[in-house]
Amino acid sequence: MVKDAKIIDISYDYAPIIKMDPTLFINRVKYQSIHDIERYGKYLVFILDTDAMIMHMRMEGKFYIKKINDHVSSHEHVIFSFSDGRQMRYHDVRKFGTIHLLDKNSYKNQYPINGLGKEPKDLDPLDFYQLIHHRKTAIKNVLLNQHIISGLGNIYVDETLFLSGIHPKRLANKITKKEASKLVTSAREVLDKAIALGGSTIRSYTSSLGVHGRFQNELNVHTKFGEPCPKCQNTIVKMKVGGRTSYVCESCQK
DNA sequence: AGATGGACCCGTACGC
DNA sequence: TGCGTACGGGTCCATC
Repeated sequence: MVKDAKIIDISYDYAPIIKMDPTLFINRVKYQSIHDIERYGKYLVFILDTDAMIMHMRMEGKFYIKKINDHVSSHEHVIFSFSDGRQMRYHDVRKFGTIHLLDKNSYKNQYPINGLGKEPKDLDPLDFYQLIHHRKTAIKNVLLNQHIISGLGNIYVDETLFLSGIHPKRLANKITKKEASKLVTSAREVLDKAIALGGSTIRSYTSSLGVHGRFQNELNVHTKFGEPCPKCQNTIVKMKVGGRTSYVCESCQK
């Protein structure tokens, strides 16, 4: 529980994660308290006294709460020390995560939060159709575009497309209203189930508590190259779509 | 407007 | 055993 924790110091060993001058960042965050934590798509937002600290943890970033004397892992890149002796440590093997600091009164209107699309659970299926029906790119690119619909990554897009019976290379402007609706409801289903099972541990992802997810056991197509489709037994194929590895049952997905 | 490819990073899984 | 290399994840950016 970090709510109401007061940050009295910050250290880092890898500056590029902090998307501003690190000294400025430290001076601004120091002595502010964490009042709330919000989430927008894949971004986590710590609401402080006057600022909003906006985190993106990419694929495997996570926060650990430890004691000040606990061993510091070489993958812990930003350490927030609290007044109560605990530390909140940002752990990121790939160093891909980002931290932005913005005024808490206006961060929603600024990059990186301002351009985000709605999440599947908040997106009206007909609105989704309106957003995509003029787009000439592959439907998979649309589903991965956080400015159109937020919250889906590569794994969950593959699963959403499978449940919808739609091929990742289908052009967005060829998607019918009925199919657009199916995509939104499938995306909700995929995310709800993945969240309930603690996410997908495919490479090295674990939760902040080091717990492995279990959704990888429920995957229908993603990573299933060469295996039979759970619906029709056709062999699942692997291909690139928009530069991203994609797994498809070409018998079920048209 | 859209597609493409590179950049960022490094543990893992390979091939030799 | 040890080395080299490809890969992938999310996002931005330059270029076509």
